[in-house]
Amino acid sequence: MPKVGMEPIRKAALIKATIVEIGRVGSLDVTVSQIAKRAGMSSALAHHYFGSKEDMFLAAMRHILSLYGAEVRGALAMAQGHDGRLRAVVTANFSAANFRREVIGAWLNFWVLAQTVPQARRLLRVYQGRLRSNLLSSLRPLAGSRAEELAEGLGAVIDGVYLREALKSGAPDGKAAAKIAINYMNAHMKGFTS
Amino acid sequence: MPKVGMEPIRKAALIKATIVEIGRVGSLDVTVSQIAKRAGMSSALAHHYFGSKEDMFLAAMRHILSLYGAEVRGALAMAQGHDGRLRAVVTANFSAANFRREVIGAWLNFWVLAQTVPQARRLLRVYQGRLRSNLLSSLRPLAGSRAEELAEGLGAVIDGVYLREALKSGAPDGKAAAKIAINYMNAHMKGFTS
DNA sequence: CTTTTTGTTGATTGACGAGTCAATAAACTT
DNA sequence: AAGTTTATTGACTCGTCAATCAACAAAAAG
Repeated sequence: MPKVGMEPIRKAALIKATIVEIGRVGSLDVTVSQIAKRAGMSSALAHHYFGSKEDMFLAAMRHILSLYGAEVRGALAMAQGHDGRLRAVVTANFSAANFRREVIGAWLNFWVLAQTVPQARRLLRVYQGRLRSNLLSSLRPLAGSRAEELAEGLGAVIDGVYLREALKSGAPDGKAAAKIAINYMNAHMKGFTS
Repeated sequence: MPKVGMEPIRKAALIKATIVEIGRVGSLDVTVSQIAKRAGMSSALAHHYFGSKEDMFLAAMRHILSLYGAEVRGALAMAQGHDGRLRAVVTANFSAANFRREVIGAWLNFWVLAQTVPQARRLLRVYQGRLRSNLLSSLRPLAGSRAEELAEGLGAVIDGVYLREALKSGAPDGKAAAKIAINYMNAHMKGFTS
């Protein structure tokens, strides 16, 4: 009993299911059938809406990236001063929406996907670029010429904390994770104020 | 023309080939045939020496881990003072032997493997434990009660730098990579001396 | 010199999974 | 009402690949 206008609903369900399945299985070795089943449809329909499994993966990546972007923009909107903005960017990375088991698992696998699929690599570079420029715009007024290297270091800490969380079990603790990054920041910020 | 005593030679060739292939392809989706071919033998022989593909992966991980361990021990052996030992551990992580394209690619994929294969997870935990205790033994005399969080942060930077290198192209620059981690260290060490 | 052990591979099996297709049906269009 | 578009799936094709096996050869053991 086909209802018209299903496309966006189905696509959204598939994207969500893709992320959940990748997170659950812990690798990109998920079958289209698994994803489709979790999204409540046949694998044929999944292929109908997305041409290929790779397209599903890329759509899932874009979705996570856009969630991430929204979160950061939101945090930035209500932050005060360079120092506050910097802190906002860092904590947004570990907000409850982003720092979840499934999402962390998906991120890890997107890094692997980026090794093979050029489009995935580009998306990951977009993420890195955004993070970098967000950090830099607060760091430059705070640390001047050292801003570049600090942004690089802070970025590495953030990615590293994500990576390491993938090896842990149980519910991720965003607070604790953010603290590690904030710690890094503070150590470099001694003597500066906004 | 079977020569006796091939087992260790064949195994070593397979382990090396496994790492190279994982690095080259950029994922764990390498076939046993690919690996065997690169190691100069039939896939049947690969299965003969290692029971399964998973066993090959685990052997490759152990190999990388033991290279890594040797490198760190070597650097530690000729380091002076807590400060020097700390620096030695960090730079050993980015030594030419460890910080190579293939090895970096393999590492990334081992993180993924650890999501699925308990034994791989254990091995990665061994690595984390070693790194942690190496860092702590130098940090405790230098930073006292803050040692734990510093070790956590430094570990995250190191892993993060590896992860990020996987997205770059061209020959990895160990010097530049180490600098990021050393930078982190220095910022936290102000006011301390060995 | 025969038996066992070790090395080696081509061929095969068996499973699994991405992507296609034909068919069915409801909902819109004209 | 006839035709078109959208939704949906079961069945099927086709390829790939891990793992096994039978068979052969050389060395070592007895």
